[in-house]
Formats: sequence, C-alpha cells, structure tokens
Amino acid sequence: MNELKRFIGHAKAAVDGKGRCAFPREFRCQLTPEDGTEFVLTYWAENKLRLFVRREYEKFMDELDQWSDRKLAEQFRLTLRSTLVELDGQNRILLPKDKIQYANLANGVTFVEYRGKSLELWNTDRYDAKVAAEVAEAQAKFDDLCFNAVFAGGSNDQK
Amino acid sequence: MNELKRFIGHAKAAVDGKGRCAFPREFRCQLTPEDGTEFVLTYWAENKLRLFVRREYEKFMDELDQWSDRKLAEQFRLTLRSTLVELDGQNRILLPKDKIQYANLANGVTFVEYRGKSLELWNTDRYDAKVAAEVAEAQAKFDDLCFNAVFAGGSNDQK
DNA sequence: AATGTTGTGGGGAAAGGTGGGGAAGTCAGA
DNA sequence: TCTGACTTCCCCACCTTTCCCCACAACATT
Repeated sequence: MNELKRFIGHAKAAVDGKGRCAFPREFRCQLTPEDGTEFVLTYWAENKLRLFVRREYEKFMDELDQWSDRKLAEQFRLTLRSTLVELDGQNRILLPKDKIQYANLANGVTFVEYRGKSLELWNTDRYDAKVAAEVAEAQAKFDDLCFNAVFAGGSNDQK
Repeated sequence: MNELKRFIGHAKAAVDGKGRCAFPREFRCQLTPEDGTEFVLTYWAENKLRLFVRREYEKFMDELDQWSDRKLAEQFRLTLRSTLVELDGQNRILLPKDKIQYANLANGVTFVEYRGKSLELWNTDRYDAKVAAEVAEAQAKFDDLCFNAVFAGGSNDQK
C-alpha cells in the first residue's frame, strides 16, 4: 500500500575545515544498492539543507513539473540551488561553502529523516534546542497523544 | 520510467579576454561518452544563452519540426542563431562575441541546469540577484511550499 | 584488554580553472 | 598578390580546488 519509508532516525556528524562531513552509518545502512552513491543537496526553509537520494530528487522534480502554478514551480526550483554530491572513499560528502554558511553547519550538522523521503541537515545546536522546546511543549499532552496514536488509526478527531 | 536527468546543479566560470570559458567540471562529470564534445549554443529568452549537448539539440529541432505553425517554428529557429561549439584541449568553449554581448557574460558566467535537459548561461551577477530576489519573494510561501513539496504526489489539498 | 568499524583530520598528488604567447588561417582592401 | 588586422587554436605556466590515501581517535562488541 504505502511505499516503505526510506529513512528513519537522526544522527550527528562533524564538518571539517574542508567542508566535509561523514554520511552517518545509521543512514548508510538504510540505503539500497540501487540508491547508488549520488545525492542532491538543496537549500530548504528555516536555514536547513535537504539531502535527497538522487532518484528521490528526480521524482521530486517530476512532481514539481506537475504543479498547476508553473511560475511558482519555476521560482521554487530556482531557489533550491541544487547541487549534486557524491560519497568519497570515506563515505563523506563535500558541502558547498555557501550552503554551509546558509545553514550554519561549520560547528556540526545533524541529519534528520523527514517523512521517510529525504534528510534534513540542521545546525546541531539549533536542532537540539528545537527538539528540547518541542518536547517540553508536548510532554504535557504526551499521555493523550500516545493514547490517540494507538486508537482509531491516528485519526485526530479529538479536540 | 521517466528518463534520468542529464544535468543537475549550477556552476560559475570566468570568461577571459578571448571569450573562452571553462566547461565546469561539475557538468563534465555528468556527461556520458556518447555525448561527445560537441555542443550547440543559442540565444535564449531574458538575455540568457542556452547550451545543448549536440544530441539533445537535434532532438529539440525534431520537436520544432512538429509544431503545427510551421512559419512560427521557422522564425524561432532563426532567432536562436545556433552555433556549434566544441571543447578545446583545456575543456573550454569559445563564446562568440555577439552572444557574450547579448547575455553580458564578459564579467563571468553561471551555468544553470534547466529541467535536466540543457544548460542556461547567465551573467553571474544577474543570476545571483535573481535568485536572491526570488528567495526574498518566496520566503513567505517557502515553508508552505516545502511542506507541500514533500507530500506524496504533491497533492495540495490540505488547504 | 583486544579487535573491528566508524568518524575525523591532514598531507600531498592529481586535476581543474585561468590567463597569455604565439603560429596558422581568414578576410578585406589596396 | 601582398599586407595588416583579426580570429582560431594550439601550447605552456601558474595557482586553486578536489580527491585519494593514510593515521589516529572514538566507540562498541567480544
């Protein structure tokens, strides 16, 4: 029915002076041979980057082609500033300087799976802070959330 | 299913006094041996140039042949003012003077992949400005765009 | 501890980008 | 046919970037 998620989880890595960072083992193990070693890195909202398996990126572009607002799609495509990146011999990717600066990754990057389709690259400190904040907010409702999640297939008709 | 994209990404290069510019490594690595070293350079809208792999250009011409308005197709073909260009020993192409002037490339050129099929050649400053402008304009919708973009099929029915 | 895998950093070879000199070819005008 | 201006296309030379390889640190498993 639903296609399987490609990625689950999150992982940290360092970014060295040359702009390289390891592609975490955690996610590497979740790749299939057909995925190859090519990825596409793009700008994303909120000072994040987004990393697609190449094949997934092309699907994404195909979807973009089908938007009814073609001008908007074009604008969107332009703002992504996609870059093709490839794993080196040590399973690292080379991050372009401008993207490191945009997402402020020089002091560390956190890879976060997003809806099983692709990965977000966050500034590690900012990600931790965000998680802490969200957790704090959700903690209060946690029991209810868990309860709802199990029953009724996640239909959110509480409220 | 869909054919793979030929090009992904974007890259800058300088144009020297003789009108030469390097064909960026980034894109050269994305060529297949069958692509050869021949390209076709044409005028394009908005003071840009367009660079086709020769094979891709011929496909494009075939499409033109099928336009119902044959006179219009002929006009279009003429307006393109196509030039066959070839990589020299240093992987550079020689840009004709009139095209450098048309697209204002003397101070630098940016190669941008367009829909995976061919490359656009922009004046670098103008490209950067355009991207910056689009980003600024799209910023408000950007979060929503990104959100919608990752949902299956791009169905925008979450209102 | 011993071992193996992964993450991290750096040195150095190789490749790429850039600019210029200069030989051969083209062309217009005398 | 000659000449001079210009173009095209080699070649070389320099510097920067990229990438390959090695070494070690950080961990986890045994």
